[in-house]
Amino acid sequence: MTAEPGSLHQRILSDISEKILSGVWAPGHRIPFEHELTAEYNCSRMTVNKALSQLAKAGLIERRRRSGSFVRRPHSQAAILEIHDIRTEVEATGLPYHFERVSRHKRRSSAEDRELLGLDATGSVLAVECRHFAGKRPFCQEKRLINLSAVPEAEEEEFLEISPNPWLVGHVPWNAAEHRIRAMAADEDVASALDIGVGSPCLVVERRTWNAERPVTQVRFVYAAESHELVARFAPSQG
Amino acid sequence: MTAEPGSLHQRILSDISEKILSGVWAPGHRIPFEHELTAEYNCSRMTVNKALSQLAKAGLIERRRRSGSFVRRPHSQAAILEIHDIRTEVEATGLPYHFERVSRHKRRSSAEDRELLGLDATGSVLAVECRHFAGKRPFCQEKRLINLSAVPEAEEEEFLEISPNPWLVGHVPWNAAEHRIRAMAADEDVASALDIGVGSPCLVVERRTWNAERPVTQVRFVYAAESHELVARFAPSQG
DNA sequence: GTCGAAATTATGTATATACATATTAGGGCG
DNA sequence: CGCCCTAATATGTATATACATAATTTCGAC
Repeated sequence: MTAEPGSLHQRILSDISEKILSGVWAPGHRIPFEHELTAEYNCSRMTVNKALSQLAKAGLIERRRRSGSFVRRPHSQAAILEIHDIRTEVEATGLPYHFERVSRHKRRSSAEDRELLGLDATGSVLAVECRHFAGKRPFCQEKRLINLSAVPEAEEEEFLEISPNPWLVGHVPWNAAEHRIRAMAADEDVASALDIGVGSPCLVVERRTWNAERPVTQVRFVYAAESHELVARFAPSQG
Repeated sequence: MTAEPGSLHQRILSDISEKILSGVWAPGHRIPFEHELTAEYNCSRMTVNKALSQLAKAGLIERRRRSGSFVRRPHSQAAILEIHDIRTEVEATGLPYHFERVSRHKRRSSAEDRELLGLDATGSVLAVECRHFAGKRPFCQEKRLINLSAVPEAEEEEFLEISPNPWLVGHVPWNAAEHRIRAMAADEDVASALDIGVGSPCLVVERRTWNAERPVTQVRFVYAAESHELVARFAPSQG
């Protein structure tokens, strides 16, 4: 990581991100010149430059020589790399990441659980719900089922210190996954989790993961429409 | 962007990325120390540091004080997204497919056109709008820009009998594409095209296509939320 | 007035330097 | 042998500085 937790450059970065994401500085707005920020934060131009360059790379601002730096329209560009690690995605914007484990229940699988996981026999599942934050703002709601017959160690994990995804990546190999991506209107549950209005458009990413034909986990991530965009690059496979 | 095209720091960055992504440096491998790279590239430590910090932020390497920088093992998944031809998608549902060409204009590229296409010089573009139907219901709105300096033949095509996508596939080779997927609320234009309410959630797929570094076409497909879902299989890879 | 050259300005990249901090290695001592 | 202190080392952050580059603006020649 380029910056340690309390570094000045990190502070500049998250201050500005915050202003942009909260709408204080709208798209098209010219943010202060480097030399003004240099004065405001009482630091060298290099430090300001590093922070602004990073914001430009993250797609939040656009820099024009001789003219200054401007807030970009939200959808015009975002992360270049396809990264499904939420922490990394959040930190790319310069805002601090944290998550909250909302709930965790062990239960015998219901019919709905089995359908979601793709299980055919009954068994124990662990249902975990989390919220992921970018700064103080909710970034993503996560609702997950873990198949305890495939991952019995999960029963010992509270998911308070580490969120389910990194824990699973470290504990269970997997060899296949399927994603379903769609848009939906926020229902009350999602709206309150993400702090948006009921009916607001959301991007939903559902993932099912298998290890040697055995379902491991099923998870649904819901993002507010403005906050997220998926990017995929590829070359033609045939042709 | 922190780096201009041919900058040294950019070169270091891509050299190292290349070695990691190609597997020359496997996960766990210690990459040369900053002072070694300083010697190799004949530059200052700051320049090397900037490149390595960026790689760390992108998740390709992990840096440990006193020990050095190490290639990380894959921790995220890159998409292998298969986005099919719309006709095929519609016909898979059993409904008859047809499309309607709504408009077609040739014009000199505006600043917005150039941004969408990723063009840096002015030139002529063709803007085409279509609607695709599943049975009698609108399935998808398509708004497309074609770079006429890359595909001059498109000027002769009206796109009344054949829709732009299959025409382009048959006329222009392409070697790279980028997709952006997000959710949005229907504005008036989309709402009337898809026959849904303003504010309804929609799934947006934007695609840009290149042929030998030259932008060929940019297209935005908008689907009503209920009508469409993307399915992707993901294989583990270096993120 | 219009065109084009020159000055101005903000960003882009790179250098040398300094000190801070985390982690490991090694040495002295009980 | 284990423990603590110290030294060594690689990275982390910040500064001042320099020159390059792109985009405007200014201004003089015509």
